[in-house]
Amino acid sequence: MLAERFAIDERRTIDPEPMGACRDGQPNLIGFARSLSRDQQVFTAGDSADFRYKVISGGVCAVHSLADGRRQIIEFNLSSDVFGVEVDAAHRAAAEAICDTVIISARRPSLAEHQPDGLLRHALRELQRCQDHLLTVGRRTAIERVAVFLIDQAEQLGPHDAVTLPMSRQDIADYLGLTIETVSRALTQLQARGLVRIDSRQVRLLSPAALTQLCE
Amino acid sequence: MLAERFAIDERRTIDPEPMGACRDGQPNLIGFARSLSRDQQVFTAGDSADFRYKVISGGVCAVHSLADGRRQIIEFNLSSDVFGVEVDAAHRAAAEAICDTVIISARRPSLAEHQPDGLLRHALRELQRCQDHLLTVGRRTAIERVAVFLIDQAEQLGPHDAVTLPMSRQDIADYLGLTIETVSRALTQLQARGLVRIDSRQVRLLSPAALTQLCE
DNA sequence: CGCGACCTTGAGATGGCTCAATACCAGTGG
DNA sequence: CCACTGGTATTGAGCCATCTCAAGGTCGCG
Repeated sequence: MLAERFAIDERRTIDPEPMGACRDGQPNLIGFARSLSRDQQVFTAGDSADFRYKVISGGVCAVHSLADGRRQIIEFNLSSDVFGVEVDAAHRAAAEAICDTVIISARRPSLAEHQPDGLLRHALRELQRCQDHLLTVGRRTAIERVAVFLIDQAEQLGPHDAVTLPMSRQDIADYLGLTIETVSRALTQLQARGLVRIDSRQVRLLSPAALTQLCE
Repeated sequence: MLAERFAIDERRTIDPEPMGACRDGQPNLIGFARSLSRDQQVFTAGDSADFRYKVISGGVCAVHSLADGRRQIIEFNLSSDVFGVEVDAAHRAAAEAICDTVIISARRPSLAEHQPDGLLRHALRELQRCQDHLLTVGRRTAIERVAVFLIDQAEQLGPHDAVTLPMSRQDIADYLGLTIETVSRALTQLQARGLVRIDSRQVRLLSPAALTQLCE
């Protein structure tokens, strides 16, 4: 609670070092860099959506939560991902760093109004991911959820058969709609079956085919 | 299986009666009308996304499914909703009628390329709904899921305290990530608590406030 | 060395699932 | 008018995957 408040206030003190745009798939952004430590918030639900952001290093997650503290992580945004795009004037989810992270922020209209198609693609792709994730959370077992998660991460982050996960077990649990204990057990079980090798946050996929098959 | 094949072939025999566009919030569409009976498919995952659709009456749902038949309904599209918009060339979900339904279909480029902003808004709004739904499926209990569902439906369909649900219990279950039995039990329990009155598909919200509070 | 953050493991509790029976209702045919 | 049928919904009883609670392990850091 206190930590959150602090983070919100902190948001106003933006590191004034200007930074150029990057040249990768995602929309370009020119703005100010800001570094965050683990769990620090970029914004909360309800904050006005004047800015859009891009991850430079580390990662950020979008979180929806219920009054009693149950959390659902909607998506992870890793290096070069753009986040914080909204239809309305306010953010609907909180965004917080999953590890030490650097982002750049830009005032709303400076991004991609000159390439509206890019924004549309961005939104539709995010929609795709959300829909796929809905199937996972709604209909897959714990083991299956963890398996798809590992495959996704490996695809996105690594040389396809090895990843270093940037997020904690708790974050994985909140993303997959499970508890931290169930995630842990699923990981050990996947390892016991010889499908992966886990060393804390280092994951090696020993049998990507079998892993994929697990997810149908 | 056979029914599905039939539905797919059927798709080519489009009722040739031309139909004008509608004048409501959603993007306009001019195309051919087609009527569907319950469970009939408009398209399957993998079909080429040459057309976009709009619901005239009845309703349609988007379905993702696993190889073993587990189904997750991603969204319901009711009167005047547009569906079938894709980034890529192919549909990623199946679309099927939840009851007797009439839709109109239009070739891809004829919709809203002249109002790209409309399409973006449409996508972002769908994304919002999907994200909210993810929280529901990932973190709420069965009763809570059914409660939010009823509230949503009432908001969308009725004079806010009474609805006639257009979809079956099975569809509700597949939407909420539950079984049909659990949905049924949750409904009876909500009724036992005096929050709603259920008469098959007719639902009256007796205490919308308490119902809302249940969802935090 | 000791502390705190994070993760794993175990044992028991439980919400939701499975399987099975019954109820309900519309349509159909005798 | 009733019996039969098929689709849909409700209810019950037992089971199991996941959660909860609790203990212990690991690792980095002061």
